[in-house]
Amino acid sequence: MSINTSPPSGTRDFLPADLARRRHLEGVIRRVYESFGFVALETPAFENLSTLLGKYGDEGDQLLFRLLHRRDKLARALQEPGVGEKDLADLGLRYDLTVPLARVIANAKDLPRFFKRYQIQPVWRADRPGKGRYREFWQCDIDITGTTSLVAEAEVCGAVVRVFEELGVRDITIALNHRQLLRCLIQAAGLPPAQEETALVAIDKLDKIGLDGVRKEFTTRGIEATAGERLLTLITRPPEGSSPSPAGPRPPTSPAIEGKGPADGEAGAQLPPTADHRAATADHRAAARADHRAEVAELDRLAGLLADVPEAAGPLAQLRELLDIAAGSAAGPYLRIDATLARGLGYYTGPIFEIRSPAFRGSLGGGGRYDGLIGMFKGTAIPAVGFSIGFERLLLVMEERGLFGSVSWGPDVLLCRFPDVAPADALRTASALRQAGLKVEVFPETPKIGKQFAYAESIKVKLAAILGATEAQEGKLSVKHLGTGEQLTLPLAAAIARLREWSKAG
RNA sequence: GAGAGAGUAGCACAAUGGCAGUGCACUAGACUGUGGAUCUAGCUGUUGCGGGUUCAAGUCCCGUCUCUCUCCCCA
Repeated sequence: MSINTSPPSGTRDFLPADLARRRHLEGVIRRVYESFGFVALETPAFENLSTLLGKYGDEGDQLLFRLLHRRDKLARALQEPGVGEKDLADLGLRYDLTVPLARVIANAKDLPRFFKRYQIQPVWRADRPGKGRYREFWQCDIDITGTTSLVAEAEVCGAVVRVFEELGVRDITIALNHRQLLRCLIQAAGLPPAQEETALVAIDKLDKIGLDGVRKEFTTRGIEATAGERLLTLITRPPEGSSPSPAGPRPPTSPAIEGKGPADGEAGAQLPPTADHRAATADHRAAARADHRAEVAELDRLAGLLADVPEAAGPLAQLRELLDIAAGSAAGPYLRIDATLARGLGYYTGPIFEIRSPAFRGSLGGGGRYDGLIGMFKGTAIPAVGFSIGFERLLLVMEERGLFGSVSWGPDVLLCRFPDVAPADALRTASALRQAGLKVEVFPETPKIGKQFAYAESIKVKLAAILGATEAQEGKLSVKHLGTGEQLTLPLAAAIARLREWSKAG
């Protein structure tokens, strides 16, 4: 009788090779976020259910992992008449990193007025796993609280863009929309406010299922045909040729990435970026800068259509201002107005964004302004805006494109020992190597030395230190480079120096 | 939540309803202070699980579990 040893579906074990890549990626993200002045925060894996419920919309509530009451409390709850699912749990695994942040802001006393935090932690969703989709996955969030200034939007978008640029994933766009603008569009199309949510969900799928698909969706969800058609006309962006944009087809694609297969993957993987990388990025930005005008034109088009809706003026002005501000940030060239962008989460109130790339079906991350969320925990409302990168999806894209290059991990040296040397002497030698900064594994047994070398190869260790009676008596150590076969017997200090030299050379 | 496909050794895969196999990996030896190549030998199985049809089931049927893909939804 054996039990299933694979981790639960939608979760993964991370073996050393996986972790080497994950840590590398996380390090880049951390560094970029910190360069924008964000500071680290971590929160518990689980929260009170009341903290989580009602923040993400109905769909989100459904997907919350709930934790049952413990012990007696569960037994008592089960005995209550008419007990329902909701009465059995009081805690839930965090569903995202934004709601826990909002709770922290509402709870904490002496945070800076503008709290800029980043948070890289797992979140859990009781969802069905698929490609690039897990039940446990990592998000990399940045948020700025305490200001309504659109500088905050530009900064979070800029930081996210810098992460992608650093990693060599440049064929991205940031779709940009505004929750209030969406509401106005739906209103202008003549849809009743009750159908707002339904309509949002349907049009959010436009880029996946196409116009006809959305029409079908409208019908099945009981949205009146003429109003639906009006809405589609409002949100559909005219083809590029009819706009005054001098730019080429979009989304802008860097020549360095175009047609790139996994085979020639190393370029752009190294950090800091190479001169080529910088040049490619600069070209890309220059090309994309011309598109700024196209985005303004799209806003003009929407403004024209919404001339009769006074509530639309505010959000339109905000998007315009955001485009202007972002022109000075890394995000500028990547922003693209997309009136079909809706975003699933319930708490957004202002500008909303989503990172897209041809490399992945679905988004690589998203965010937006949520000025009401913190107020749900605290009497006074505190404005906030944030952006989240989907860690595993970014990782997936990088793996598919071979952008990791060679990320090394594991020990530098395997200390091999002949049977005529006491284990204690081997450990003393290992200590000396470790004090010199080398990562040293001691082979625990004493089979034939060749077997020990073979083991070193199998764990990708290139250097061997060999300790036998001969060396031990003379205070020496043999060192061998398993790649070249070069071997020397040297006094301990010289042997260490040689190992460090080899190790540095990679 | 809906639909389709797949489960055979650690991994990759074979086997017309008729003896469960091949490659890689692993272990040992050729080679007792020197690995990678080669050769030789060896090890690896409740064919996901439970039932049914059959003289006979990895193979056909039913159920179930798991995984993959598509849809839904999302990061």
